[in-house]
Amino acid sequence: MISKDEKIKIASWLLDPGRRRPPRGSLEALERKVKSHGLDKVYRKIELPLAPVLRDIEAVGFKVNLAYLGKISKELKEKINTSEKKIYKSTKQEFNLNSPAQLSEILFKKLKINSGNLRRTKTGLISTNEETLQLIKNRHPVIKLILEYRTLFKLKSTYTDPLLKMADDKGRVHTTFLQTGTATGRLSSRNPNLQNIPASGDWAKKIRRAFVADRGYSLVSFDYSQMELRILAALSRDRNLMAAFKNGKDIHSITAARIFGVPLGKVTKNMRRIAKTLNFGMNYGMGANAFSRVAGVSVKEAREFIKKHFEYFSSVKEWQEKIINQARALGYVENKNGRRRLLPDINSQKQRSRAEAERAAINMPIQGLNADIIKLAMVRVAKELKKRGWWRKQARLLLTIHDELLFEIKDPLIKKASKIIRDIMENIYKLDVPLKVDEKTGGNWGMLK
DNA sequence: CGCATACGCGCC
DNA sequence: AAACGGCGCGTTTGCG
Repeated sequence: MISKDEKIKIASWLLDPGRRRPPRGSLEALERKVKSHGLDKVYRKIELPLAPVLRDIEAVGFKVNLAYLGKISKELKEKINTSEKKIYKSTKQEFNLNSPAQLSEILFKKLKINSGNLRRTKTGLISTNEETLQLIKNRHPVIKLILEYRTLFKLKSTYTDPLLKMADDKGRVHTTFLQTGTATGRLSSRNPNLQNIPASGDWAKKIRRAFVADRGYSLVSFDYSQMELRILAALSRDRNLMAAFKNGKDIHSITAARIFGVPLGKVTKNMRRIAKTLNFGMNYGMGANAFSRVAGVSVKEAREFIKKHFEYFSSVKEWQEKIINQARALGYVENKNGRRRLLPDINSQKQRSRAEAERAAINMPIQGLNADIIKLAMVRVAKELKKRGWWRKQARLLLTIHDELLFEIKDPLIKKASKIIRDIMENIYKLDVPLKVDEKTGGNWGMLK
């Protein structure tokens, strides 16, 4: 079922998930240590039963429409060629467009585009990353062309072409899940990574349309709605955050109303957008500078927003401080189930390293509990579907993406299976905030409704 | 030649 | 002066 080596890997990882070092020690010794560190439940109830489930997902694979994917790849190739020519015409020189160093040289030395206040990379060149280019896109016509080129090239080199190569003879791609690769307890996916397939924008839709259900099946996705914020609400027991979820209200609009001091009905799209960024940033300790950049407000305004935000969610602030203090005292953080992450830099003399460790500290209990919950749901769903003889046949688990499960389900069974899956997901872990799952169905991954 | 970095960027 | 929680990967570049 699961090999000794795998058990050793998992046990070692649970004991120190932050570091990458080869597992050491006998299984017996490791398991004793797992137990004495309060990790036995995570080990036996989550990770060990999850391993065979992951192997089943990998073996099943995700069907890809190769003819269609080939068409997209060709289309991208043509667009990339045209884009390249336009850029060289604009810069009056050919260079390697995929080299940030060469691009930086062309933009800021040759074309002398004003570069005051722009970010530099650690090697001293002016950055050409998207955020920087967005700031200067009106300073020269070539900038927009480069942004467009980057998008197209990324899609072709990272997605369409590798996927075409990796599909098996049935047109299915088989990812590998790393169960012991992350510091927080999450899974990761590689060769190919199916957890970072483009999700938003026109091209993203196009690419996702290439991921299809087998004949007679449909894809059904189950998404935990606002999972991390719900977990934060439950862990911090913040009244305002909890109340928003218990009432089933739109959390970002409520936040906006509070911060801007307007009635719910007067919340504009922009107010909601800012509140959403604040809520999102709260989970990983976003500061005023980062917030000002992301939200497009001044640093001074950003500071005000963050202050107001934490005045409203004051228990969240208190909870975060408590976690950081615990981490300082113990040298590690742990989530509700005892999953832990060592934080050697939490008392570092270097302010930068210390701040990083503090942000990791407040995020890990949330991200790590999220991981536990979806893993538990996967194990239970697999068990339930096996009991009915549907597992890997009428109802196949294709993918897990942090707060989402994607299935391929035989059409006549969709209703019945979906109810089972959703009920398990929503009830697998009791928090003082309800867990909500959004469900979508369709013939391919780009057109789920 | 292979390998490690830097950079940039896709996802949650 | 930037950076902001967690990942994997393509390309470039420098090195042995």
